Amino acid sequence: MSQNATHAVNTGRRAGLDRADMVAVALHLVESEGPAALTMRRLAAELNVTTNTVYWHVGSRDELIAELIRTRSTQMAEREISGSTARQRVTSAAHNVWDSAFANRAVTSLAHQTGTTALLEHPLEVALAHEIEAAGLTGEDAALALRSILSTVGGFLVGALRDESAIPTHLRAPALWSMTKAGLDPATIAALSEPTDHASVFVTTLEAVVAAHIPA
Amino acid sequence: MSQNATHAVNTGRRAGLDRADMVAVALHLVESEGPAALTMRRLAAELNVTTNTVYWHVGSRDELIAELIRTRSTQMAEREISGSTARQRVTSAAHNVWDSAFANRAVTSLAHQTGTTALLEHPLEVALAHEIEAAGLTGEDAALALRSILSTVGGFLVGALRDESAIPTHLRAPALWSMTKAGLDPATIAALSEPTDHASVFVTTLEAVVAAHIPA
DNA sequence: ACCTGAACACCGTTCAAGT
DNA sequence: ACCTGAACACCGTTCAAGT
Repeated sequence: MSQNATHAVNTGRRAGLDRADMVAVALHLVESEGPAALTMRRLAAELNVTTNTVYWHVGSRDELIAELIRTRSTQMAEREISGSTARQRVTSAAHNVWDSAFANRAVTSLAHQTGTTALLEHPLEVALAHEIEAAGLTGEDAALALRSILSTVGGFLVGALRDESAIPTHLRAPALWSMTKAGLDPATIAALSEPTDHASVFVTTLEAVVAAHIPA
Repeated sequence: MSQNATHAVNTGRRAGLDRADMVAVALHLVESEGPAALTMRRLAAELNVTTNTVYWHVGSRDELIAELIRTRSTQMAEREISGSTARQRVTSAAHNVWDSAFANRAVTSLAHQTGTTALLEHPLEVALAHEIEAAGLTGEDAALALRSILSTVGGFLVGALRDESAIPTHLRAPALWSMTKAGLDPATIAALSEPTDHASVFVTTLEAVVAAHIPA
């Protein structure tokens, strides 16, 4: 956006933009207008260049997204882990994955869509792996615990980050349950007809999964 | 596909197709060539009609997909639940969700992409809810148990159904871990550098989650 | 009621050409 | 080395028109 003195001023046809500028603007686009706003044409327009200029610098849409995810990944890396017991610290590290996904909703959704979730969360997964080892697990045991916890986090993130407003009311879970006449207790139907508080169900579930893997 | 005697033969411009025919061909398209193959133009070509004919019958792509998911949903409904204890039967019902998702990979992926997962799995979720009630839970407790278990299943499905072949090798989890130099035990790195056996991690995790909710 | 032809407003990507 | 103009092969969707 800012065209300062350190940049070569627009001489002739040179735009004075590099790969990093494109990634930065792409990131801004995703965060301000959602993953769907990131098209090559839209990005080019935002940069005041032709689509092909974007291609020349970043190669393809997939490469652009990978670079964008890598950038955000390193920015997300630093989070503190609290707690004194092993279980508390593992739980805290797992919560960091959850929290940073929420703090970066749009980018996380983009990563889910493009299969780059592992890339985005890797630094936080490494931190979680460290706590799992500190709890006394290594090798296959540590891998099992890590994968079990990460899939649990991922499952709740899918539900919690989904844009429900994009789905017609009658196709959402509460509507489906309120129409269900299958001999279930009315109190159960009533509870399931309310929107889910993903965060609180997550906390309960994470506790059970951590306890199953990390010795007390 | 088969144009039999019960159908009105192609008189003039009438194609003799109805909404159900379109959904059936769309389903076949998704299962044989994947969710991405389901475009309105491709479907029209498959039916030997114009795109607009498809629109006239189904309304829009979203409506077509909702109808397709509903169709498969009722077909997926019938699965047996085994086990004698409450925990075994709840686990069995949860496994049915997992198994039928695998038996319908392409449709399940399409549902994930379009936010219609709840619609697709609803009959199997009802069956799971029944087992949870049979275990003695109702109301909020039953809802919590159901959501906790379903999110767990969902988390593993996202990982297990993802088409890894569409992701460059160097962006997949094993490659990321094999490049990680972060003071972790070499045995842990080695274990994480291998592809995940989602099914076995799932079984372990499900056991922990079920045990946390369903009394023994 | 059911279907077509033509168009609108988009996509990602590539090619030949300019400076 | 860096950038443009034009094009290819797609999308979902809509409109006016035909029978």
